[in-house]
Formats: sequence, structure tokens, C-alpha cells
Amino acid sequence: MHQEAPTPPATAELEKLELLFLLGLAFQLLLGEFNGRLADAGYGDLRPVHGLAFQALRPAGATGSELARRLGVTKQAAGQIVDDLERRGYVRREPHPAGGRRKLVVLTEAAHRHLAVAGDLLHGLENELTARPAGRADPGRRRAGLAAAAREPGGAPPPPLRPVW
Amino acid sequence: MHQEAPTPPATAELEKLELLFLLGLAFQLLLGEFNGRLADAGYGDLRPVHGLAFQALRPAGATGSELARRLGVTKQAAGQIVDDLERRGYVRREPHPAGGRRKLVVLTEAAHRHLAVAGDLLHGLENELTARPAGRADPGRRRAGLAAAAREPGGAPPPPLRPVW
DNA sequence: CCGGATGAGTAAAGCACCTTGACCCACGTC
DNA sequence: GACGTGGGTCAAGGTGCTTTACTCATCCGG
Repeated sequence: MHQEAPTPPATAELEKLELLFLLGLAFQLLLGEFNGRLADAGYGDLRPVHGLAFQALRPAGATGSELARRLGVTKQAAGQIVDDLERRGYVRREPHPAGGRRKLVVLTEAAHRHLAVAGDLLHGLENELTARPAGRADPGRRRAGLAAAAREPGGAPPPPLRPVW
Repeated sequence: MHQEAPTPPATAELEKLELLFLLGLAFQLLLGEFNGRLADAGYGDLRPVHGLAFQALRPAGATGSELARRLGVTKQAAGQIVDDLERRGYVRREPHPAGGRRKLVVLTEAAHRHLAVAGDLLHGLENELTARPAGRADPGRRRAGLAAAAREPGGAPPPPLRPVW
């Protein structure tokens, strides 16, 4: 055996969950689905933060410090992310037109292709979601709607709320 | 200066965000608010995962391995969490009635008090949310509702979607 | 014109939190 | 009685971030 991997636990009393946990579960589930499809599309080497970085670098690139601010991390962390993406061919560091010590981090074609694919996947996911019975949520049924969103497509038990914090 | 801390970036074009990011932002924001209030209530030493552990240990306790399964982590990680909580007086390790090598991890009174406070805070938050204009969401306005949820109470710019993954 | 303030970039170390790996031991089963 | 299974724990590894600490280029007030 592989020791013990993080395996699902819970049941289907999703309706009784606190709204906050429901929200987290829905987010985690949707993000996982998105990531899975992204991996199927050949982007298994990119984490969500990389996609966010791509968006932060549109349309004309940005400096490392600016990227750091937009991502909400230190510039050192942003620098590491850029190193990583540069190594993989998703961004380039070019001399900054405004000079100084600055460098302009710009997206390569590969990154733009990724953005296009990711956008399509996101819209597809959203459409699937609104097509579900609970797409419409009247005043008191928001909870039910979110519960439906958090429910596994295959009827499987919901995964644990991972310390996504 | 404090170097640069993770400081907020973005603006108010919340409506244009992808649904998935909106969801993440809402979750992150609400969780942050919850944590803040919990800290104000004297529980600044507890992370969300601790609260989840408390819930997983209700009502009659559980073994470390069972807790690990419910939290979706390895039993070693669960063991560390229990060590931590035990040191702080929130749980006790008792001999397991079924014997064996098992130990029953049970909540102390302090943990039950925490659960009560946390529950009140969660319900308060939820009520505040449903009292907001966007509490009611008709079919096409789910996005607007979530955007409202993700909007900072004080009108401040939304924080970055932290790699909460 | 110069001297400090400002801000970009980088390097190194630290840390929080989880995993992988490797065990030991109690119990049920045949 | 050997065996397999499952609970518990020690130790090490690893990832992804922060903190600390610097260097260097430009801006600007006197």
C-alpha cells in the first residue's frame, strides 16, 4: 500500500453544512475539476497560481515587483514563480523600456495559448453549472444551489475540505 | 520598512471575474472575516483546520487514524495536529474502550466552548450575508450575488486570490 | 550637483505544514 | 503459533512561501 493517501470521507448531508464550508467545498471541487481538465489538456505542469500570474501579466507584461503586488506575495516569491515559468518557456524577461534596474516579464505564445484553453474550460464549466437543476436559486435556496455545486458530478461522496489555508 | 507584505491589489470589476475566481474570492474573504472574529473572541491560536478537527471529533471522539481520514490527511499529520491541540488543552488522549493500540481523542470543555462560539459567529456571518441586497439571487443574478459576497464590507479593494492551494 | 530616499532585483536562510518511509506493537484469524 | 491488518509514532524530506539582508539604478530637494 501507498501508506495512506488523503482519501475522501464524508457523506451527503451537504445541506446541513455551514454556508462557509459549503462555499469552500464548492470552490475546492470546481477548482479541482478545472485543474483536472487543464491537466488533460496538457497543462499538468501548471498550478493555479501560474494561471493567475499569466492573467496578471496581461496584456503588456509587468515587472517582478508589480507581479508580486498583483499576486499578493513578496517579490521574492514572485521572482521564483517567474524563474519557474521562464524555465518552462511561458514567460521571458526583457529589458524594461523605462530602464532602471527593471525587467519586463512578458508572456510567450505558449502562455497565450494556455490562457485561451483555460478560458474555454472555465466557460464550459460555468455553463455546465448553470445548466444544472440548481442553476436557478431563489431567495431561500442559495444554500441548495451551493450544495448542488459542491456535489460531486459522479454522485461520489464529497472530498474533505482540504486545508487550503 | 517591513519589506513588502502581501498587500491588496485589484479594483472593482468584480463582475467580470470568472465564476470560479469569484467563488474563491468569496470563500477567502468570508473565511478571513470568520478567522478575524474568532481571533477577536480569543481564539487567535487556532487555524481553520483545528475547527474542522473539532467537528470531526464530535460527538464521542475518534482515533487518530479516523481523524486523519475525516480531514483527508495522513495519520502522521493528524497526529501532529492532535499533539498541538493537546498541548493547548483542547483535546485529550484517552485509552480506547475497544482496546488495542488505539487511543480515543476526545474534546475538552475548552473545545466545546470554541465550537459554540464559532457556530454563533458563522450564523451571524450568514445572517449578515443574507441581509445584504444581493441575498436574493434570481436565475441570472447568481454572479451578482457572489460578487456582492466577495466585496469587502468596508468598500475596500478585494484582496488578491491567495494561493490557498 | 550631490546625497539621501525610493524602489527593483536577488541571494540565503528560516519556517509552517504536510508527505514519504520505516518501524513497533496489539489484535483477529485461520 | 504464524500471519496479516491496522493503529500509533519517530525521523527525514520537500514545497512554497516569508524574513532578513544586501546591491544597484534612478529620482529629487537643497
